[in-house]
Amino acid sequence: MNSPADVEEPERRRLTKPGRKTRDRIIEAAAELMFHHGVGGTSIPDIQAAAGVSASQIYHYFGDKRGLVLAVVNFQTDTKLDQQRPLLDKLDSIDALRAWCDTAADRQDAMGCVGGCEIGSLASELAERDPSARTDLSASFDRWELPIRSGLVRMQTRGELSERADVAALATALMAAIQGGMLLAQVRRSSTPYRHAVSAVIDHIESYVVQ
Amino acid sequence: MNSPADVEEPERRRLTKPGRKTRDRIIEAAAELMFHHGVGGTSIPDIQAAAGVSASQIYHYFGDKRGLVLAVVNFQTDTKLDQQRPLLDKLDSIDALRAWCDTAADRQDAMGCVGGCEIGSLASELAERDPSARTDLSASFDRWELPIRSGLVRMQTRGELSERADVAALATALMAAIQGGMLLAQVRRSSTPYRHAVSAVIDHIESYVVQ
DNA sequence: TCAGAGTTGGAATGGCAATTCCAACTCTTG
DNA sequence: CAAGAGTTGGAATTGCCATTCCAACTCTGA
Repeated sequence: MNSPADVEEPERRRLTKPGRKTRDRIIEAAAELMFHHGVGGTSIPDIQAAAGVSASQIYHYFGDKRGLVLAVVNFQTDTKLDQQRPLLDKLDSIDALRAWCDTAADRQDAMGCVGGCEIGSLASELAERDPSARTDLSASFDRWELPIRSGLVRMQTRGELSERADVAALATALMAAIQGGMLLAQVRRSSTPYRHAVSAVIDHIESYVVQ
Repeated sequence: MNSPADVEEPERRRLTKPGRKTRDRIIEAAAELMFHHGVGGTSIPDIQAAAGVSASQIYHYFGDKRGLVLAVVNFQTDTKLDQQRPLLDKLDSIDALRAWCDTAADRQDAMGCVGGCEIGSLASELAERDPSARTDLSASFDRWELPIRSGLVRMQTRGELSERADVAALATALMAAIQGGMLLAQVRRSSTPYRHAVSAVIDHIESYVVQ
């Protein structure tokens, strides 16, 4: 329903083993370069060099740069959700929320707060440039926000969170705090803004906890 | 101390009246285009056409595209602070904070949630592309965040806010909520995420209000 | 008023990016 | 073990972009 990747499934049957490998290598190299230099700052020749492929291979697998960018958007979303997966499915306590956000903060510190959020950076750059990218990124944020909301719903169902809490709104607020916090952290080269931002929202969520 | 514009002051003496007018026209046209299409999506020829100037004029006044981008960053910061000025200097009550954030939300709705935040978009696109732009944008966020913090400080000084409140952290959290909320609003083409985000943080600030 | 600084037009340059093309090659499948 | 589909290399094409150049023009201050 909200997984455009499924639409491409049929086509994937037409890829041979080495073809699939090449395709993946291109996406990974493009994602890495675009994360560090932005979509506009990453040229096809750059990607060719990084992935060790020829131009024809990129155009063979993705049609044009736009197609590649779309693939990168979905790759980054899948990657981010996968790497957060163990924690992401258990966000049904205040401690779990704090631990999850702390992990991201520590990762930021580890890389000197360079680059910001993979999804957020793509969103900001592509939102007004490519309508289909915007749509995909909207779906990406939905996929990312869903586990947060689900965790809060579970807390509420168990009676740990007040009935008065609008859990959907709170999940969105936390996602916004994460995005805004990461942007400020990137610009200021310090994870402190991110920590303050998520901390404020989680504290607020905690205020709905039923003793 | 934190106003790099002052460094250029001496040079401005060398501008004649029509020169200053041309320079301003270029910055305004560039700011408008870069807001809608991003820095990378705005070419010098685009700016020439929009401002009605020749290439030599742009290079005469800004040296190169990087210089123009820097000027746009500072122009957008000044513009945003100016247009929020009446409210910005009176953010010393919960109601004032809510009213201020609501104004921004209404403005977003008015333009269909297109474009996001002028400063935030530039920050995301330039943070890893141009070190001096990153520095300037960091200063921009500082300038923007300061009135928020000052308002909270005044509330705390008056005894309206608990001594336990870390007002600097709260001001940063609100700025992050604004940025993240605007990004989500831009991607989702709805001001709801922004409203939820700022509402959560202001509610949290309100929890420090002394009865 | 007039000299010199400041301003402007617009063509020219050089480079690089996106994309195309096609021949040669390799894998899968019957 | 052949087709035939899928894959690859790399040169060629096209177009746009950032930037330069310089001659002509206009403003300002003495």
